[in-house]
Amino acid sequence: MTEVKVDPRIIRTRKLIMDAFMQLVMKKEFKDITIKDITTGATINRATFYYHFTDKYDLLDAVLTENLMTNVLSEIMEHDELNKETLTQIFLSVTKFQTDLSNQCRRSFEAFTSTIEKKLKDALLGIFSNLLRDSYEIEEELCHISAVMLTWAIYGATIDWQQNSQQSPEAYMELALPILMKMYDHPIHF
Amino acid sequence: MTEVKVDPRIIRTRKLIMDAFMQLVMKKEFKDITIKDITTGATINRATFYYHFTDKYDLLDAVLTENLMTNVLSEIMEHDELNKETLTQIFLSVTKFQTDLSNQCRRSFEAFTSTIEKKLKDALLGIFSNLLRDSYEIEEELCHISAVMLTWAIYGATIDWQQNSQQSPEAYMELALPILMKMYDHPIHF
DNA sequence: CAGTTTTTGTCGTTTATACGACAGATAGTG
DNA sequence: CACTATCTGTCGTATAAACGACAAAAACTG
Repeated sequence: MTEVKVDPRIIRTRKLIMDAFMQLVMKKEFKDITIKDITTGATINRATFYYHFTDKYDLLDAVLTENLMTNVLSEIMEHDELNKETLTQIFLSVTKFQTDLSNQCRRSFEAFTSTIEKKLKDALLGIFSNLLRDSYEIEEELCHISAVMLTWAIYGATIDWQQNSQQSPEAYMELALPILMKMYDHPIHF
Repeated sequence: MTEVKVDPRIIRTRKLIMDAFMQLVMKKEFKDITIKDITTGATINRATFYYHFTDKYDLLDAVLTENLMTNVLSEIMEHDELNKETLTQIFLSVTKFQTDLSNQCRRSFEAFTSTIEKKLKDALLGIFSNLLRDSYEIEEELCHISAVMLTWAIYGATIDWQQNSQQSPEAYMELALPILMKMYDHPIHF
């Protein structure tokens, strides 16, 4: 597929930087992590950092897409029909990802949420759009609006569960599911 | 102490090469390991190998002194008196090192023995010379000869135990010890 | 608030590594 | 034995990484 030959030095150094960053993020607060901390942990020169990333936010973005979120993103994307099971599994994938990462990076997780939200919503919008377009006879515009609101609704549910709910994600989903399903079950136009 | 600043790239690349080599040596026979095998495992360019080592024998030498033999060599060196216990512990250190490494590198160990023998004898000669010179009133020449023969005798014993003995190293040593001790217990000259 | 220290980006120069190519040496094959 | 393929060691060139220095920004301190 996309087999561009990348200089092995770049692969190694990027990995050194990312690994060092992930180590730091598990103990320190994101805002207290300096570039020097990262490059020291990676045993590379500080100037080299800027050869790979513009700043630590850029690095965070790369670490999320290339490491921390790869599993949850591929789990979200692997469904091929929009139904009960798909919605439930997506909800479970996202909530599990969030609780796991927040446990792993107790001090830094808060700083990640905004970037994570953006990436997850992108993924959700993408999969919902595709599934609606493929499986239902809906005009493009309606399809888009449904996907947008499904995305925000299910993502909002994961946040609410995380912050306000005492019950299991499965139990929470039993309440949310009927509402979500009504959002895309449009009568077919003639 | 000897704190010369070494370019971190050199440290990292040397480690990559050595680690890859140690991985290979655990499964393959030394003579069947090519430079390409090593550099592929280390994810470095083949030409870079020659920047660090002249050939795979040079690499083997470095891996032995800097990794595989560091423990046994420091165990040998840490004694400060020539007596029963010292000789026994040295014998046990060496035999344990040999059996462990030979189990770890079943196919390659045979190719290592000559280099290992050289290094171990150097260490043994060094420690025996020092201990004899410090603790006994012996002329330098006698001291040297005693150290040489002690070295060969105890090293030969480890090889014999390894190849021909069914008993425990401790039991073997009970027989060898009295002979070894006679080798340096010279009457003091007046 | 002023004064100090730390951190951030950036730059120029030096060094290490990547890469492809090469001839000679070794090994494998019919 | 000849033939082919693989491996070795070396070279020149391009790129990445190291290093020290710098000014500006940010954070800290009294």
